[in-house]
Amino acid sequence: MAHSLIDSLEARGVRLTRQRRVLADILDNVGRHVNAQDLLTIGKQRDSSINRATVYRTLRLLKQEGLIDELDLLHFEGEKHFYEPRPRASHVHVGCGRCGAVVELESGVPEVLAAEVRDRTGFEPDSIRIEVRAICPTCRNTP
Amino acid sequence: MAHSLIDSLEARGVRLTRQRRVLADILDNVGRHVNAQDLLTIGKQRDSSINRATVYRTLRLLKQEGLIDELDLLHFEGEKHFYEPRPRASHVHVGCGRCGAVVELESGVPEVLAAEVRDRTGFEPDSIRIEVRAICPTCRNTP
DNA sequence: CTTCCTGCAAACCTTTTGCATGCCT
DNA sequence: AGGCATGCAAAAGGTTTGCAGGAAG
Repeated sequence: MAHSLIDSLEARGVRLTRQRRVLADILDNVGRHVNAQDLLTIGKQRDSSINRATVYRTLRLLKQEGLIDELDLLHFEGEKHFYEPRPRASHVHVGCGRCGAVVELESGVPEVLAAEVRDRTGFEPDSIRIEVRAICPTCRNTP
Repeated sequence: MAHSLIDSLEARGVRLTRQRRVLADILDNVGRHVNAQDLLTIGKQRDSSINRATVYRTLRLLKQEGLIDELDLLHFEGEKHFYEPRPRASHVHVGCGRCGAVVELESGVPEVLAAEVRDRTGFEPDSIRIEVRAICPTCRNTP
């Protein structure tokens, strides 16, 4: 698969161990935001020797390489962090403050903002995180 | 002072104790993002009996009332959370990934985004947090 | 042989909670 | 008296680290 985390790691000359492959593959394919515990649980199903410390160390590596983004989803679920491969298209996380449902919205807003930051602060944007707390339609209609 | 946290608490009928006044006042006037430890340290200078638990309980109260926003500033400083009175004008936090400098940028982008979220997801936005990781001009010019 | 990855367990750090005390109404 | 607010200490919960063993180059 092109642009996969594994490919990106390879391109950077990072040593690809079996466990790193498993964890990167999960992040690429799970299709939702996972936290460290999720990653450990799913990973263990494929390689039961995977350890918590390795999960965190791999996440740190991927973060340092700029290949994944770390989110806290507005603390809807406490202090856990959630991870996703750094998206090609900018998007926005919208979470319901009542029921915790999280949806993603693709939007041109992040690009607009990046330009604005560049022009008005002189800072060169590297990654943009946008999180919206909201009330979903279902919760709004059920008091 | 109009629109102060203390006024807002009063308007909501929340019991205003001495310690809550001190903490709210600090949040209103410190002019930067403070974390719980900062708040405790500064608060103790004015009322040495203030305890960590009270700081957290007061922060929780203010959060629940929607009077302050909780930020993590992209984990530049670990797991600490930072707080600021909920701003009248929407703004964006821009942090330098190299030196950690954080600047705020007032922008119309949050309002635009709120409208987009409403229109395209049906979720009703309540608060929007935008954090940008960037490289500041100084760091860009000093390799 | 050297370097880096891993498991294990302990340590860390921030935040939360249970309980007894005390203040305010 | 009743209802919160508070101090204290312990717990909780997620994340990080020191160290020894092992795999890879």
